[in-house]
Amino acid sequence: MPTTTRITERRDDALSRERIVAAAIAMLDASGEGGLTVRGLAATLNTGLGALYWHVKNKSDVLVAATDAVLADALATDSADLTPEEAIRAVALGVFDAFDAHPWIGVQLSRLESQGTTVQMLERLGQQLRALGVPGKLQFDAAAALRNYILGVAAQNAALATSVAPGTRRDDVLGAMADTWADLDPTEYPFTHGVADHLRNHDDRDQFLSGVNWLLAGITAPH
Amino acid sequence: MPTTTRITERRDDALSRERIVAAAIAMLDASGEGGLTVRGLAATLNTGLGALYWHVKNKSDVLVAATDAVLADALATDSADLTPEEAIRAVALGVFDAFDAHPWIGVQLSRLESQGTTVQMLERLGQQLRALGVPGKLQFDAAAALRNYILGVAAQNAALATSVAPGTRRDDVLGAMADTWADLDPTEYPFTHGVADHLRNHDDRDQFLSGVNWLLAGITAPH
DNA sequence: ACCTGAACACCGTTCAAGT
DNA sequence: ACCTGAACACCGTTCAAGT
Repeated sequence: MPTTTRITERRDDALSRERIVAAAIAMLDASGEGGLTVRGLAATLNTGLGALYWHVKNKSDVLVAATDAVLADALATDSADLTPEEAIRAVALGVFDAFDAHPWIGVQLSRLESQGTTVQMLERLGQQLRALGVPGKLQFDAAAALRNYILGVAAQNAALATSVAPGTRRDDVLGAMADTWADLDPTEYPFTHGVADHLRNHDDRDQFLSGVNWLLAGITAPH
Repeated sequence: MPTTTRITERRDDALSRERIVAAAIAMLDASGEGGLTVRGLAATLNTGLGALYWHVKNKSDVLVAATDAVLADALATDSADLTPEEAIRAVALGVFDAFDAHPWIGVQLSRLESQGTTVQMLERLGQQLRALGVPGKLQFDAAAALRNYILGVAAQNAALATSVAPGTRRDDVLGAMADTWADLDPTEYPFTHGVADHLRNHDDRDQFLSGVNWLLAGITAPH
């Protein structure tokens, strides 16, 4: 029963927690982890410093909310008509792509206070492992292994993007790293030296998926 | 042929890059990521701000050096008389334990500029995978999967330690989280709700090792 | 209830000046 | 060559004061 009072009406540009978080995500995407400052946020939103603190607890609060929003979005896919394996791969790739688009999440997840959205991920994975017939006692370990692998790879991958000047092409970064690997002493680093070319030509997404598949193979293998 | 000149003699307490990094590690261990400030470092070392910048490029330089030192230490184990599988597990557990002792590494590795020590880890893993007879084309993907899983889990694990007030007992953190999981709606979160007790009683190290073993099983399985 | 902006207590880094 | 400490340009957060 909505009553038409002035109080419930809102100007489109009224400051709100949602608008602050949305602006923060835009700033983080544009200029990375160090690009988000409270002052910059206030300037973008055409408001004062104190106004932000009325809607939001502190900067960390904004960061957690931004991370949750992006991750929740990545997990919001329908997996109704997929096999359990396909559904697990869909979750994994969803998170992987989200990290690719928002590299700043990586650092954030390594210090997440509210385990909020990662629980949703664990839930999705666990349900599919049940559907796969993984024995009860192993379900938790298996879901944790998958979740950790996914978050780990994604974070690792984001490190690459964050550690270089924003705007650097990913291929250039990998190319430079491959050069370094190729220059390593073949006696001391036979393996790394040997795979330098693979690094130059490999597909991150495919390599990521290989790990997921190996985990699934190990988990579902008779023991 | 050492000549006895005054120049090569050094007082034990002379400032040096090594002493700065060592002091930084001690501060990070004691009070976490936010506990390291350049001013605090100068105070601990009884010196001025500028003196530090003579030996060290900047704060990030110190952080990277500290991370490299700890990780190198964790990898400095002899694996001569181990099977390839055992050697891989040894590397994995070494890193896991290093993260446990120095939780601040987690955040650090998610933004590592110099891939320095992680290359050593990849090398160790890759050599063992060769010894296992993993086909050449898969060696790189397999080594990367193991490395990413290890770094990922360790980072994830460190997040737990970092996100709470330093000094909080790990069991208390897990207990509180288990309570949260148990309180989740069983209809919406059947899996997570159901494994709350497992979270309370599980062994992190064992669970970590399960993932390593599943990956190894998947990698070495005929395909 | 919501917003402003000055003020506070910190940062990392630089640099002229010392020895 | 190595060290000092004041100074600079930033931070995040608070808070009296406004509407």
